[in-house]
Amino acid sequence: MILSGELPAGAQLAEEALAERCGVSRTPVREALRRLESDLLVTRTDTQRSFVADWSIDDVADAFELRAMLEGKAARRAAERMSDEALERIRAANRRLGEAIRKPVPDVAGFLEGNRDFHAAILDVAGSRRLAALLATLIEQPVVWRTAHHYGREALHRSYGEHEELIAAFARRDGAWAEAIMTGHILRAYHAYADAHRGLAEQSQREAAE
Amino acid sequence: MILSGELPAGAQLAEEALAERCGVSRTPVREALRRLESDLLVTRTDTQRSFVADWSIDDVADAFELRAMLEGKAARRAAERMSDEALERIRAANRRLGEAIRKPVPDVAGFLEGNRDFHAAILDVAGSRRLAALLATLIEQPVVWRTAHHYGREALHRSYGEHEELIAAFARRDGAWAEAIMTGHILRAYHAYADAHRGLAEQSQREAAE
DNA sequence: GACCTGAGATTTGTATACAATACTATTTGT
DNA sequence: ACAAATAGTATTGTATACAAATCTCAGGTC
Repeated sequence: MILSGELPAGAQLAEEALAERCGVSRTPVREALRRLESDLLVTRTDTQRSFVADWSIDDVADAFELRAMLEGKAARRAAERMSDEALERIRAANRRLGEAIRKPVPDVAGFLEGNRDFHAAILDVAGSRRLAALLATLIEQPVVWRTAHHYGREALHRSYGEHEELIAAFARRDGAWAEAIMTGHILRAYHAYADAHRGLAEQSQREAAE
Repeated sequence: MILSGELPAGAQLAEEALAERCGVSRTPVREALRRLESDLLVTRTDTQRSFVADWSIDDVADAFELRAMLEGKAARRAAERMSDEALERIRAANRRLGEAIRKPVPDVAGFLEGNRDFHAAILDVAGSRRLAALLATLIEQPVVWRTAHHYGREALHRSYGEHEELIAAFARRDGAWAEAIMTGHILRAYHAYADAHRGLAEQSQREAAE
């Protein structure tokens, strides 16, 4: 509900109300809230009231910056540990991604799926449960999720191309190269988001002026 | 209980049993287990059974490596954002730490407290809730916690000295320097642990041979 | 008019009961 | 002797009740 925008930033999340809305009791709702809180999608006051977290543009920059560092690290480790089988899995994920964006109407859902598989496979090869756990809290974010839908065709193809370059780094087992590409890949995604966000903000400002 | 070793690695954590042991009902125990799981102190099987996580030396290395990266990043950000007041707070924390270790019998608890305040103050200045959240899952670990008790006097003084060097980097607002010192500081702590661990392992091996 | 106070409403914390699922060990069939 | 089936036990998932805390807002005080 938060990801889809159904629950706006700042909305209070009372356990009873959510329970009724979801048709379950408070117990599972409580557990879900705790998990969302650890993902920073939900914040709690000092008196334990829950609210949908308000993500300022600075928070988003913060998240992307950390994600760039951690995914870069994962790419380096993955390159150093890469097996031929794993490399083939990663290639396959990017092939699927490539097919999705070459359709007459780009298949954004297919792109997102291939993208997720691609990054998950790398994280898998990196072989650090802890790194995976840290990244898990950074990837399922409203912002990341909604960004791809604003991507134009050339942005999708640029992502695909960066993935291909990553694969080249993996094929050569070059950790430093892989880290550099991955860091740039994530930071480019951030700026794509920031630009789109600025554009949307200006647009809504113009609408308000009319 | 896990930190003190009262619950050994691999022990099953049944909610009912823990509840009785702690004199509460299953509900708060469940929440605690979920949190410990997200900190990787507890693992769950695919069928939701909880066990005390087994930390291999590789897992420990993994945790320290990530911690070194994240604390290094925090130090860099802190140096770039340092105010005079915050710098004084950090200096004060290290003064307390220094007093604790200069006593006739080093006050390890005092050292740990000063150390925690020192790192917390830096994280505070770094000003990234997200970075703080990620690091929180890495610092409260059985391993980190038990290591300081094996420190000799010179190891404690080396920590103090590295903190002083960090303060010098902060005073000059030199992010790159602060990051380098901090990364080294954490990695040195890791090797202190690894050496002690190796020593303990050999010792218990000798004892078994007798 | 600003600020405290307290009763009622709201919300969260905990205990407990029962249902659903997973595990263990014995039995049964081959 | 070994594997599959099964009954009984153990464990977790969910619902619900009540206690504790927090919040809201009307009414009073300075």
